[in-house]
Amino acid sequence: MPGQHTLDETESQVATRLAGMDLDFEAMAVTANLFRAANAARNQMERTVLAKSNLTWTGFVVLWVAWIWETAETREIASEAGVSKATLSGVLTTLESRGLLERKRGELDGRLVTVELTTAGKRLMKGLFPEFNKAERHVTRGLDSEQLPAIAEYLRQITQAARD
Amino acid sequence: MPGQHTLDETESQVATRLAGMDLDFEAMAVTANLFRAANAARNQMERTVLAKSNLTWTGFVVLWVAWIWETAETREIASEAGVSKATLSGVLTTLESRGLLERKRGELDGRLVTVELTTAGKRLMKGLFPEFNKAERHVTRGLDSEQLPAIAEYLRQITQAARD
DNA sequence: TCAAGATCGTTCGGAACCAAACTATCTCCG
DNA sequence: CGGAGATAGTTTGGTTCCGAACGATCTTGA
Repeated sequence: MPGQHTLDETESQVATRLAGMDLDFEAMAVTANLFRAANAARNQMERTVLAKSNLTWTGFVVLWVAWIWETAETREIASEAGVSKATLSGVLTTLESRGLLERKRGELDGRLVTVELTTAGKRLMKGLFPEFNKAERHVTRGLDSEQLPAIAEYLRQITQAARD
Repeated sequence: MPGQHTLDETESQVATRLAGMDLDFEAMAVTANLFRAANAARNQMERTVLAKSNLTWTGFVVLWVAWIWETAETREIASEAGVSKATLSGVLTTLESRGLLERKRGELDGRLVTVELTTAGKRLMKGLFPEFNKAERHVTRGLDSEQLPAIAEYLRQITQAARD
C-alpha cells in the first residue's frame, strides 16, 4: 500500500526530524501511541460491532453507562463518556427519539435529569455487549494476558495524571 | 463533587452488573481505560496547550504530521492522524484559510495532493511543540519512567491488532 | 488505442462535538 | 421570607466527523 508508513518509519522520522531539541521522547512515544491505539481500536469496533446496529461510538458509550448504572444522571454520563454536557444533550435526544432510552426530570431536584434504558435499549445492549467484548479481546490479543491488569493500571495512571 | 464516580466505583459496578456473563473482564478493563486515558489526555492538552493557539486537536495533529514529514500526501496524513479523507479535506481547508499550510496538486500524478507547511505554520509548530511535549510529560508523570518504552510497546501492539 | 476499472480528493447530508449564552431550579444567608 | 449566587440541562453557532456519491485522473488489458 503506497503512501502508508509503518509505525517504525514514522517514529524514526520523528526522531531524526526532532533531533537536538530538548524533548522527552519516551513520554512522546507513550502519548502518540496512546492516541493511535485508541483511534485504531475505536475505528475497528465501530466498523465490526457498532455499524450493524447503526450506533455511533458515543451513542454506544452513553447507552453502556446508563445500562451499567441502571439509572444515571446526565452529568455522570457526560463525565464517564468523556463528552461535554452540550454534546450529551444532543446524543440523548437522538437515542431517545430512537426509543432506546428515556429522560426523567429529577423529582427531588428539579434541575436534574436521569436517564434510563427502555426495554428495547436493554435488549440491544444485552445482545451487543458480548460482541463488543469479543472485539475488546481481539484488539488486546497481541498482549500477554498475564500483563493485562498491569496495563490497565498504567492507563489508569495516565487518566489520573491528566485530570488536573 | 456529587454525581462523580471514581474509577474504582465504576469498575466494581461493572463487575457486579455483568457478573455471570461470559466476558473477558481483563480485556475490557484495558480497552475501557485506554479510551478513558486517551480522552482525558486529549482534553487536558486541548485546554492547556492548543486552546491559546486556537487550534483543534485534529488541526494540530494534521499540522504535526505535515511538519514531521516536511511534505506529505493527504492520504498519509489521514492515515497518521486517524481521520477519514472526508474529514481531512475539511480540516485542510480550515488550516489553509488560516495560512498555516498549502495544498499542491501532484505533478506526476494528477490525482494526488501534497501538503506543506507555510513559514507561519512552521513557526507555529516550532513554538508549540515543546509545550505540547511538556504536556505529554505531564500526563505520563504517574508512570515509572523506566517502564515508558515498554508501555509504548504495549500500545503499539494494540494498534497493530486493531488494524485488521 | 481506448474502454473498464481502480484510485485519488472533494462534496454532500446528517450526526457529533464544544464553548458560551440561556432558562430553570435550588441553596444560602441576611 | 426573598434576593444573590450556584448549579443543572438545553439551545445556539460554528467546526469536526464520517459514509456515500461524485468527478477527475491514472492503470490495465484486449
